[in-house]
Order: sequence, then C-alpha cells, then structure tokens
Amino acid sequence: MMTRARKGDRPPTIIDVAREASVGVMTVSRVLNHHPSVKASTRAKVMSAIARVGYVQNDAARMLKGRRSRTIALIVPDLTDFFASCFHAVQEVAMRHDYQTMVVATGRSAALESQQLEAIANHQVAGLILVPSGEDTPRLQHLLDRDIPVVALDRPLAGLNIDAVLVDNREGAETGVRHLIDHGHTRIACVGFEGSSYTARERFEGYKQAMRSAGLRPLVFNQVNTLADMEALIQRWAHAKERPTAVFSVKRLASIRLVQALHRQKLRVPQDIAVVGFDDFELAEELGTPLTVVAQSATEIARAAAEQLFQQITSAPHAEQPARQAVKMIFPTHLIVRRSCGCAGEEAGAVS
Amino acid sequence: MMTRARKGDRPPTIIDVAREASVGVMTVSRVLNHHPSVKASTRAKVMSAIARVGYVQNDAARMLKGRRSRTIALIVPDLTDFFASCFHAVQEVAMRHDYQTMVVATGRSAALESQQLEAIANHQVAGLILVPSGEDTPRLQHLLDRDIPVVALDRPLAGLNIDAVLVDNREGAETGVRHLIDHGHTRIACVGFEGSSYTARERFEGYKQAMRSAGLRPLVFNQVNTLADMEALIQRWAHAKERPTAVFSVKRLASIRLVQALHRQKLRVPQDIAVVGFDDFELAEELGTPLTVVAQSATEIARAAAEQLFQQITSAPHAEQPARQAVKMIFPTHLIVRRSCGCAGEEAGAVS
DNA sequence: TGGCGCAAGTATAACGTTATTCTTTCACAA
DNA sequence: TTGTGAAAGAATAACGTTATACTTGCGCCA
Repeated sequence: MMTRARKGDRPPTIIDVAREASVGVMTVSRVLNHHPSVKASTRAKVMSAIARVGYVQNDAARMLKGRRSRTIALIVPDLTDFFASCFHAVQEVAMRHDYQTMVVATGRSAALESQQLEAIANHQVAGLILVPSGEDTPRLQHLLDRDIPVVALDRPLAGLNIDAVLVDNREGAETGVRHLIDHGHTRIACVGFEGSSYTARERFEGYKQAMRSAGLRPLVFNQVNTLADMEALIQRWAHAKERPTAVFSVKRLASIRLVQALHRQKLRVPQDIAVVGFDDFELAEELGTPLTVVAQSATEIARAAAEQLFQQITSAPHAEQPARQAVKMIFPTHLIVRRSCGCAGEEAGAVS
Repeated sequence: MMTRARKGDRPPTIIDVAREASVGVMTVSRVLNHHPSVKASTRAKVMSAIARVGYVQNDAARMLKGRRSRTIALIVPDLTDFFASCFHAVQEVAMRHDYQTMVVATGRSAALESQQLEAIANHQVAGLILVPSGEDTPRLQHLLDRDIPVVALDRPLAGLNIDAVLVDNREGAETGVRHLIDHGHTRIACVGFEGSSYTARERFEGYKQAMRSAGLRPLVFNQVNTLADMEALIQRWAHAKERPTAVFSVKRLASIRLVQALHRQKLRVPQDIAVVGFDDFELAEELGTPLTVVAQSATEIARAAAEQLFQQITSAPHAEQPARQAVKMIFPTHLIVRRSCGCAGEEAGAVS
C-alpha cells in the first residue's frame, strides 16, 4: 500500500488512478463521489488502484469546483473549560468522519465573530458549529443561502431556522434553587447575572421561577464582577437585618469568586451561608467546602451537535426538499449534591 | 463599502477587480502578490477597487496553483488549561496576519499525531506549530521537504533542524526545590514523574540537581496517578520513621491530587507538610492553603512561537539560502510564593 | 434483428488564480 | 528622432477535479 511517487514527486492524481485501474477518469470521479451508476466490480477495481498508488483527493481542486472541503468549523467565545470539552467532543466526531476541525475563538466580540464567519464562508467548510455571541443574522443567512449546514450550540439563534443543541438552563437553575428552598432557606440571593449572556439570563429566569412558585421574593445582585465587588457585597449583607442564608450563582466564575470572597470574609459554608452554583468545575470538590452544583455535560451536547451537523452534511446532496424544519435538542442538567448546600450529600445525582 | 454581488451572486473574482480598476488581470495578481514592479499609484487604484467590489482571494484556486493557504495549523495533545492559553495566543497572532488557525488535539496518541500531520500536509497549510507527543521524524521531514515552516512548542524535536520555543523546566524546578531547601527542608519528596513526558522529565532532573547540589538524597515516588494512589502514598509516609517534610510536584494534575489527598488525610499544609508545585492554575490560591508554584506563561511562549512561525512564513519566498540554523528560544519560569511552602506569602487567606 | 437502456468510455469546458511569453505604451536620455 | 527600459496589458497554459454531452459496447426483450 501507499507506493507513492509516480511521476516526478507530485502526489498522484485522479489520472494516475485511472491509468492504474485501466478505466476512464470520470469513472474514478464517479466512484469517489458515490454515483449510483457504477458497477460493484468496477468500483472495487478503482478502489484497489487508489490504494495502490496512494491517492488522496485534492481538496483545493474540489473546492474550486464548488464542492466543500473536508473541514468543519467550530466558533466559540473562548476555549476555557466548558468549550475545550466541547471542542474535544466535536473533533472526535469529525475525525470519525475523516474531517478536520477548524476552531475560531471570538473572545466574545461580535465584530470578530462576523469577520470570522466571512472567512469561514470563503473557506468552503462543509459545516459550522456555532456558539453565538452576537447575532449576525445577515452574515449567517449568507452561509445558509450557500447551503452550508449550521448547528447552534449552547445558545439558540433567534429568528433563523437553524438546528440547535441546548442545555435546559432554566430547568436546571430551578432545580438548584428548589433544592435550597426544600432545605428551608427563604432568603436566597442570586449572583452572577450580567444580562449579557443568554445562558446566564435563562438561569436567572429559572431562579426567579423557583422563588416565585415558592412564594419567595427574588434577591438579585448583579454587577459583581471582581473579587472585590463580591467581598463588598458580602460585607453589606453582614450588616443587613435580613441577610441571605443561601446564594445561588448562575455561572462558574461567579461561583469561584463567591467562594473566594466568603472564605476571605471568614464566613463558613454552609453553616453561615449555603451555596449552590451552576456549572461544575475541576476542584469544585476541593474548595474548602465541596461545592454543590448544577452540572451540564459539555461532551454530551457537543457530540450531539456534531452528529447533527454530519447528518445534515451527509444528507445535503438530496437537495431541494422544501426547507426542512430545524431541530432543537435540549439536554437536561444534573444536580450534584456536595456539601455547600447544607445537606450531608456525598455524590447523589438527581436529574432535573 | 463591500458592494458585493456583481454578476449572479458569486463572490467577485480577480477579473471583476480588474474591470473595476480598469487594469489588467495580471496587474491585480501582481498587486496581491506584492510584486516589486507595480507603481504605487497603480497599486492604490487596485486596492481601492478591491475594497469597492468586496473581493477576497479564493484560497482554493491559489492552493491549486501550489501556493499555500492562509491557514496555520496548531497540533497539541489536548486543549486544557495550558494549551488553551497557547491557542488563544497563537490565534491572536494569526489573526493579526489575517490567517486562520486550524487546531488538532491528538489526545497524546502518536498514531493520531502522524495521521493528522499527513492531513495537514495535504492541506497546504502555511505553517505548523507543533507540541510534539511522539517523534514521527519521517512524516515531519515530509513537511520540511515541502518547505512548510514548522515551530516546536513546549517540547523540542530531537534530531531535526526545527525552531523551538521552550520553557526552562529544569531551572524552574530547581528554583522551586531550592526554595524549599532554603527554608530548612531536607527530606523533600518528588511526585508526578511518569517518565513519559519530556517536560516532566526535565523538571524531575531539575529536582534531582537541586537535591544533589545541596547534598540531599532524592526521594522519588512515581506511579501515583489516581487520588487513591496518592492517599496510599501519604499513609505510607505517616508510618515511616523519616517522613518527608515537603513535597515537590512536577505537574499540575499531580499538585491537585496531592492537595486533595493531603486534605483528606487531615494533614495540614504547610505545618505538617510543605508543598511546591510546577505549573500554576486557576484556584491555586483558593485551595485550603494557597499553593506556591513555579509558573510558566503559556501566552508568552505561544506568542513567541507564532511570531517565529510568521517570520519563517514571510521570509520564505527568498528561497535557497542554504539551510538556516534553527532557533531555540527558552523562556524562564517565575516562582509564585503563596502559603503552601511555609513562608509568609503575600496573599492573605485563611487555612482550611 | 432492431431497438432499448445501462455501464462506462472520451472529449471538452469550466472553476479562479498564477506563470510565462509576448506586446504595447510611455517617459526620458542620447 | 531614435533607442532604452520600466510599467502594465493581452493571451494562453497550467493546477486537479467535476459536469456535460457525447459515443460506444453490451445484454435483453420484442
């Protein structure tokens, strides 16, 4: 196998394969593109010739003819923790299909996202998995017009008929907060909501819903971005008449800052204040008091998104079925009860 | 600007630009490829036309003609923490040069690395930044033969004349261990060395060197991969006559496991045992006792690697200078003194 | 045996860019 | 005026693949 180097030292072309198999060039092309009108015996002859000369399709030439390259793109805000796991899952699926993965981190800049979308479109990628930061509908529409499959991950794309794979943020948050309520807490604060991010907003809604349906008043504290902010907030609570007995944090960074701040202010978790956070992280178990969290599986949703993308990619050739309805997949979260919520939980996994 | 859509709805080609600027096709091509024989006024005319019609070069066609695509590849073992930071730095540099970044995570599988190297080569990437897992010299040589610039990151490539950007692991480890020695420790254990990874090996050597030059006997414990292993090890120490008073951990995961294990065994840090780890991480400050670490800057080395790569890429056209000697850049580490080493680190924070 | 249809061959023209080889134009000095 | 050389146009041929429009062979049924 892989004899390589026929003439000169250029990689072998489809012509070399045709000669080797004693067939026409078009027959080889037909085999490569899975045309139905090729006899099995001929296909076998061609495949063996391909293996013998070590032929690989030239993506550049295919792209020039308007075909897609064997590359999918993944656009994420960054590659920390959650999205790094997403990437690994996506790449694993892509490799199984013999595709490359091109990653772009937009740094949460909508402008950069637009610009990169443009570059991606030019790149003739076979498909795109997008964690939307901004909402550049026209630019995305441009991709859709070109029939490039797109799947939204983690956040939906409003107004466009695009497949989406999401986490049930609202329900997850509700479960987390209800867990605190069930343990007798009535003054439960919510931190980390900035209004900017879809996921944070959803979780915030879940929090409010849980509070309201228990007849409790929501206590919302936003604009706590730095550790100093968080410490100041906690100090304010210390002098308040009715200070919160529990806190729900809507995102990982807020959870971390919260834990740090409580630690510095010498407040014990959960005795002085109970904590439940959204999103699990490495070391959540080792922080002074192991943290109870609402966990979501990056691997799970990313894999689902990738599978969905490849389903679109491989079914695309049919063409002209009249505008398929977009699929929405919503994955549940899991409450991981550790010690910060006050109950003696070791590792019980309750589902939403 | 970006008027788009000249004829049909295809993206504009070099021909459209030529027509718009009232010049010949070749003149446009010459402008795009920075040929010296173009008058400044003509260049300006062409550039303005390019902007007006919203032209972008078609990578596929350029690649077909043997030119490289505007994409660089980054091959890493995974995208957790350190390498995620590397990616961000690399991408930032790439974007400044108007290049895309293609990432491949090999999962530390040498076979996968080889396979992906092959795909990369076929992809006509403009350059490659590689964190080598295996040492697939023939496959790499294949890239080098094609004059594709390659820079090794974090680990060197033995036997090949390839630029490398590294961290001074040995010196860093030595500094960390010497810090413990300077504080009076004599029985300092070393954990986390598995023999497989270059960086761990180097740090291990640094540890040994520090111990030897202080006249101390190295205490090495490898094969402690899981938390259970680590706990067992610590229990063994508890019953030993001469138990270590300090531990040096050669890698992040080992540091974390170590801290967890000590915590579970109710050993106080640094009173019962002092700890210094190689590699900083988010939350190192919040773990029961803030951890003293030897820190390396992923951003710094990755940016340097990317800059070096683009220097190669942009200087390549000169051609045929007789085998440039490879550059090796070695970056220093920084000792971040917190509280786990026993001396009064700057950071305030209560012990668990 | 004539016609029908399927598998598969040939030939040719794209796709957008660059390289090559000629011309042409134009300014400027001899 | 004529020669010189630089700037730039025009024409054409690649690069490897695919699409189109044929043609050719072959077996099969009427």
